[in-house]
Amino acid sequence: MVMAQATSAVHWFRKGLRLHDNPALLDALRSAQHVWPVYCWDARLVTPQAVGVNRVQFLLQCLDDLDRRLRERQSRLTVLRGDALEVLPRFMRERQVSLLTFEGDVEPEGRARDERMLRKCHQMGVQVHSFATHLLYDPDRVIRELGADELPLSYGPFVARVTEALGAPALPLAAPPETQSFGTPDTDPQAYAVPRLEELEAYRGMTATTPLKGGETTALAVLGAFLSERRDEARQFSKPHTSPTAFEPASTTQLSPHMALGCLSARLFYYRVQELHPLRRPPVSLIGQLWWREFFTTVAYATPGFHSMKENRLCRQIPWSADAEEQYRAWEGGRTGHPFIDACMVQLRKHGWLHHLARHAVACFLSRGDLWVSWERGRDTFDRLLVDRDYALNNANWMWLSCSAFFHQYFRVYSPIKFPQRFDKEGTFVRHFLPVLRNMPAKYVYEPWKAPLSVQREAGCVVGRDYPYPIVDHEVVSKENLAKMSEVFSRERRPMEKFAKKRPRPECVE
DNA sequence: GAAATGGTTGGCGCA
DNA sequence: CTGCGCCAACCATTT
Repeated sequence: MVMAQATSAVHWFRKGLRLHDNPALLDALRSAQHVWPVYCWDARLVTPQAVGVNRVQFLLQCLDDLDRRLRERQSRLTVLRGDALEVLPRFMRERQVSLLTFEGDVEPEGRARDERMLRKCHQMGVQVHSFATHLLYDPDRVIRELGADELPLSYGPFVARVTEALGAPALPLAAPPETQSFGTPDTDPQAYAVPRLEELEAYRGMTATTPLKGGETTALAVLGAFLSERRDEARQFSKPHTSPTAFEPASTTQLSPHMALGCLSARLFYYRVQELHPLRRPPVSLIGQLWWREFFTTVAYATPGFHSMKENRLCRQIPWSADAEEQYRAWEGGRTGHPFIDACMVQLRKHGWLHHLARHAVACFLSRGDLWVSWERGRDTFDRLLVDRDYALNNANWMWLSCSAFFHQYFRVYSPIKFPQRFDKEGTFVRHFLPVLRNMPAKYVYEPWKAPLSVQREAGCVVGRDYPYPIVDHEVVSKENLAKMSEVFSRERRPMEKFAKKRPRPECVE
């Protein structure tokens, strides 16, 4: 069958904000003479309630960078304002576009939107080519090859079975060269420009405070620098041994926001890191981190209602406090009276980023460790404030830390005092993010309420006046909560039992 | 099917 | 500095 050559195509950017390793973009360029690179900006979805100002800035930087790189290729990014399902079909109709390409989304809302766009395109007679390039492997293919009922729910078997069934990930593709013709027809530069933060009505008066900078150019530079300047670290990388209290520089790559938005291709990361061999092995290695992303995203992809305790079949039902507004507010606002927890929450708000282990500590504290608040609330806070917000990773890790799924050793409780002391005896991290504790002696910096009043006065930080009293006594509540968890585990049905697997036994063949 | 094993990243007391 | 048992008996997977 001979396919009619599409003369005009739109490549629709959503995640996958990059030119390198972008098969959907290359497909548009191959199939059409005129290619519009398009991004849809829906002001109804980008509000301070849903997306913190730090992430908005990061996203806008990504779009600016894309636009810049496209202009180097005599093209540009066309930003359409409004609901993608309205504005994109209209745009395509007006310009007689006959092909739409994009990277298929992996999260539920994005998948539903893609599905609706696909139907609209069918009605309009527009071809759609979508590519599964957010992960190392196409999750549909992984699920098909392994079987939806056979998808391992633990990391090791997942990595082993995917590798065994699918082999090495596909090699990353190069970006279109600067000589590549996009043939993008002129569009009104004012109407379709990348928005500037200052012009967003909903964010009026807000200023981003994150040092993280978005965009493919930055992502590639950060990766390159980490792999060359911190080569030995990259080789030896073992996540549990990196420090949650390190900042400027952080003890990890901080590439997560770029991975979340696809400024950096997972496959490029995989093969660039692989070059460093010999390497430490998963799960703790750098590539091991990428496999966690692969694992959680694929499981989330295969699990309806993944983000909901009630609807997610993998999630344990735990009777979290019904009325915990005050506790939750104190946690979110960094006013728990536990300096490490509060400092982490300040860093989260300020930088839109926390070290993975710091996320563990605050997540454990909010949920099963101390405050007994549902992981869904903490998840919402992270969703809003994290620059690297990722549907699957955020939900999975909250379930992990709250012992709702994936992780079950509920007697392992993070201490808001002992845990940070392992990494930062002096309290440098806490002093930086909570300047009120700057002069507190190291002995009391994680538990200032224990300092004699004279010491508090000397340090210029009197607990109850300059810094809150602890809202809970960790020693007491963590024991009480452990007992509650013990009861849940013994009394409640195990999450999977509700859905006892009825896998037909293979019949004996005569 | 029962038992053993291992599980990215706790904390404590003890040797 | 390391390792072990305990906390209380977790889950997923393998044998």
